[in-house]
Amino acid sequence: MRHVVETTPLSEPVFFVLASLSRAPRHGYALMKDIQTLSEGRVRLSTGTLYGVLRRLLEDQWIERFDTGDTARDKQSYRITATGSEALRQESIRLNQLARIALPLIGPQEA
Amino acid sequence: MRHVVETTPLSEPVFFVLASLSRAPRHGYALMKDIQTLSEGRVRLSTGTLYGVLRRLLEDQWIERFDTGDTARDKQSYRITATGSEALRQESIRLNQLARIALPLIGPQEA
DNA sequence: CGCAACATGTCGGTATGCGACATGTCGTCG
DNA sequence: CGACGACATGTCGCATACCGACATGTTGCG
Repeated sequence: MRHVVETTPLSEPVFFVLASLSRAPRHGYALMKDIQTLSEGRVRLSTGTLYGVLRRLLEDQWIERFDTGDTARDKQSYRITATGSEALRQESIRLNQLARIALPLIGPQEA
Repeated sequence: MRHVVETTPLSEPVFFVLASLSRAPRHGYALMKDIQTLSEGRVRLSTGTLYGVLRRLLEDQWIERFDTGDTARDKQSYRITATGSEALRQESIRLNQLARIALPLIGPQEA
């Protein structure tokens, strides 16, 4: 019997952290910046939110720390794990379901 | 200058309640059933969640009670308001943004 | 008669978002 | 040199929300 992955919706902060790390590994501050860009300015995480999310994602091993051999700043970074990628993939499916459900409700206008 | 609508993400329960009422007015129990159908079995709201959501939506006037002249059962129902519709429309836009962001991250497979 | 589905609600534990606060470094401009 | 803004990481506490468990009553059917 198939083990269906626990699919509680991801919060917006969690989604964006995973999405950003899925593009490239980054440290916390860089995440804040990239998420602003990625969301076209809509989402700005406070540090309270960000570091709380990072702690939980580390605990669940959806992301991991790693050491870029880089100079000084930017040495410690976070990277998404296979588990995290899978969660993001599941979320993407859910998001598409919701978008599909929502579309007909908003009338014809809106691209 | 434009007053940009406060656009905190809707939770999944809130989204589905609005989406369901957007198709037709319903009472609480009918909502639970319709949301199961609408979500293709994925979402099952507990009564604790449902009635909490309904109370808040009423307070914010995103939905309202009204009396169908109907017989006995099913008289009291909830109906979405213009404010609620607008919120749902905003959410739909957000959802499409997220879906668009998530899609390229999950690889080519997946319809 | 009894049971399942219908129908509505409360309560409490737990988690989370997030603003405010705290701390320190680096680079640059006057 | 001094100061300031961006870089960088974190904690604390409040408010809110989800949701399982519990409580209650009704309707219809076998």
